[in-house]
Amino acid sequence: MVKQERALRTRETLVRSAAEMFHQEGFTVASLATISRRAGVSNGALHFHFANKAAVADAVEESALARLRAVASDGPKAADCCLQRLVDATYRLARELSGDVVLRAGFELGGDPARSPGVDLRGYWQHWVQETLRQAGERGELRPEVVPEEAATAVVAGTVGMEVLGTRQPEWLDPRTVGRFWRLLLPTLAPTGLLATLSADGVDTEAPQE
Amino acid sequence: MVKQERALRTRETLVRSAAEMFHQEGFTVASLATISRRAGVSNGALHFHFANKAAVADAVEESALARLRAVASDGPKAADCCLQRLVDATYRLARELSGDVVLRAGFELGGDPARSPGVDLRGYWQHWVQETLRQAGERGELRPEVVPEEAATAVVAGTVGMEVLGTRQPEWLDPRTVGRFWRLLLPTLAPTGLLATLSADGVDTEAPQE
Amino acid sequence: MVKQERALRTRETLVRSAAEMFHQEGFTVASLATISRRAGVSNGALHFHFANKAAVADAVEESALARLRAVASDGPKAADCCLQRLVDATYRLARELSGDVVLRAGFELGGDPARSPGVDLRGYWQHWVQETLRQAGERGELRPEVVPEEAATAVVAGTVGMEVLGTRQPEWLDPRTVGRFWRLLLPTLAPTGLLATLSADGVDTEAPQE
Amino acid sequence: MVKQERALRTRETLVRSAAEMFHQEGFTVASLATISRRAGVSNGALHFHFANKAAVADAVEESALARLRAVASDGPKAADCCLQRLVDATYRLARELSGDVVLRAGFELGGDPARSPGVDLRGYWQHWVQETLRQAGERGELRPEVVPEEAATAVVAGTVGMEVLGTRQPEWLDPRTVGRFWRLLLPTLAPTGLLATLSADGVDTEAPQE
DNA sequence: ACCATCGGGACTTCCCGTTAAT
DNA sequence: ATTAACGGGAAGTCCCGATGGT
Repeated sequence: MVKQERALRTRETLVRSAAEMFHQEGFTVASLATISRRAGVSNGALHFHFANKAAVADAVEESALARLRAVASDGPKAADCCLQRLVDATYRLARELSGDVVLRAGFELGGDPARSPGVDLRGYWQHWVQETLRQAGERGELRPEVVPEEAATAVVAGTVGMEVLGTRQPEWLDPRTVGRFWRLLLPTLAPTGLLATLSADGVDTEAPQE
Repeated sequence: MVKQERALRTRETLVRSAAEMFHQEGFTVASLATISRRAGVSNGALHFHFANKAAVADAVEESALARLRAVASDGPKAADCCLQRLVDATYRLARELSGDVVLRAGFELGGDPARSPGVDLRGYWQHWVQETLRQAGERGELRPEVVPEEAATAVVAGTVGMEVLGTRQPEWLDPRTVGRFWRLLLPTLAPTGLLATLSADGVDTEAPQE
Repeated sequence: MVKQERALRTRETLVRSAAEMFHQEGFTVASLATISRRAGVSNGALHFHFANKAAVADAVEESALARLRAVASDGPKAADCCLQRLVDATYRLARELSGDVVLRAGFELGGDPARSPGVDLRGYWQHWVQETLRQAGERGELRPEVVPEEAATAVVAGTVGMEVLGTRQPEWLDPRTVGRFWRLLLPTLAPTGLLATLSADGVDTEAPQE
Repeated sequence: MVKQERALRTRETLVRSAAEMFHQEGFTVASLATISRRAGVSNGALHFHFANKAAVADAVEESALARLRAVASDGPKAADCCLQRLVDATYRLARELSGDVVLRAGFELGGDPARSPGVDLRGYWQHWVQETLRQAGERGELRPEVVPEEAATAVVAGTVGMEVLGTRQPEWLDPRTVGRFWRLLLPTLAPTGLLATLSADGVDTEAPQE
């Protein structure tokens, strides 16, 4: 009832606070005491919502996955072209990584060896890029000599690189950085006819919704 | 400075052992006790060579930087073409990242928020790529519409992405992965004339020497 | 004082483990790491209960003193004769020294130059023997030419000697050893009339209770 | 030649210095640095004479054994009666334990669990007392009901007790303490006829010679 | 015979995660 | 639901023994 409302908000506050600390200090160094204090709740309250530290990180990762799903999913104004949707998604990803600590922390937690495998945002992203490019290939949106899986390799490597470098240097998540990347890659991917209709700068689409 | 013999070997053993643990468990979780035990020496021996844990990590990073310099530096059989040298260096980087734990750990340490800035291998790599591409541009090895700095962005993002993903999935550092990347990128970078003389699969060059 | 249950058990386990190690290796050589490991707890747990190594040894000595008090105190079936009570107490002392590591270690710690004076079990024993013999003298249980203080000297020397030699050679704490001692000493101490009523082999009394 | 003279004196100085430190701080705590410094020689010199710390302690024990032999051996003015010789030897033992740090340290080293068995002064003393009392028995110097081995038990226990207690409280090695002991024991040991000829206060004999 | 280098290992401090009692 | 008790474990300081050049 009403109490659940309150509890849910507390939980979200804790997740955000945890994400901030995980991002700033890393999973191991971040302390539950600091997380709960910054969330304005007590240590005991934290353990009411989460069994242990790992569960806190799991919650951050799950929350981040939901946001990544929103980034990957096409909004109502989605482009018809798969390739364009891929480009647009990378712009959204970069934007969200800049603005949303939870998504940031979710990606970082996935790479921390102190964490058990679990959710794996990068794997999800890789899978989605592969799928999207495969579909693009089926629909003839790729040059005939381009193998979709191989293209995915380059796209995933580039985007993950930007994500990682953007952790400490925000300019790597600037839309212009994304633009440079696509302007170099798109000509080799898209057939000459389609290329003219594509925008390497992205088509501004809906911000992802919860 | 008398007993350089054993001491130097001990130090190197410790650096390697530390690199292995930092890679497996991360800087914070890896314990000095485990590092020294696996190196076959005592806690006292470790602290004789390194003042504290940070100094151990510094030594790993410095050692990794030396190897990265060897990777970036052109061997005796270096190609004349800057672009080709860049391609070849990425192959060497991938190969060394696969085989050399110290280099691996050095890169990872740079991204750990628990560490103070320090050496920054990724920064060194980024700088070297930028410089090499700038030089390529001066020598007319880039298409006129390509801005060297912007090309560097994509190359660095892609290579760093492969490095990060390769941490847990070795296939990302496979030469074929590097090949896919360059086959997509080179056509947009190199002028048509030069393109025919370039090998996206790398020209086998000297392994880096200490 | 909330969680007395587990904490108290942990503390006792540590004291016993420490007593064993102190007995086996001596105060200085015994390491806190080994003590805590054998007690099945961590270094942190040990230092929660004891501030430092000296405090651990203090606890062993205090625990040993409590047992020595039980040895010296007369049980419900105590003999009326002071001299007989003294004899009986030495038998109990020998028996407890054989079976109880904590008492053993407590005595040994008192003689270790690495320890600050502190509890001093031997001093306590000496005092009790003196007091008991003085009382025996007052009650006419000693031959007139025997000075209680001087008799105490011999008794204390003999019992301490057995205690020390028994540390490595258990036969010195065998009841028969104690018997030999008293059979030589009692005739010179007790008046002829009382002597017939005394048992140099000890009157089996209650085992000491905590 | 002459150098050996010098070396021998250095060695003896080291043994004495070591005995002092072993007595004051115990074998483990005493440091070779302090021992050599107090002996006025360098750390290297110490290691020239003794391979390691254990060898230093061995030397102390051996030196102590030689002195104990002198204590036990009968001088030129030795009494004819075995029992009297035993009494006299305990007085000499007490005197030497008071005055000679090396003998003191030798006894203490034997009881230190950190030392490997080795020389064992107490065992030597026990053996000598047993042998002397056995001989006394053979020569009819003991009451018929006294079993020599059993008497030895009491004598050894008493003397070892005085030795141990005398470590920190010198009064235990005072001749009067020894006197109290024998005045209680001798009447039970010696036949009435012999008793009159014995002196419980000892017959002043030669001080032991090196 | 000397020092400095090298290495061994113990102690203790510190901070954290967890859980029980209130 | 909060606090404090409990326990886990790593870092770092310290000091020592041993040894190889000089």
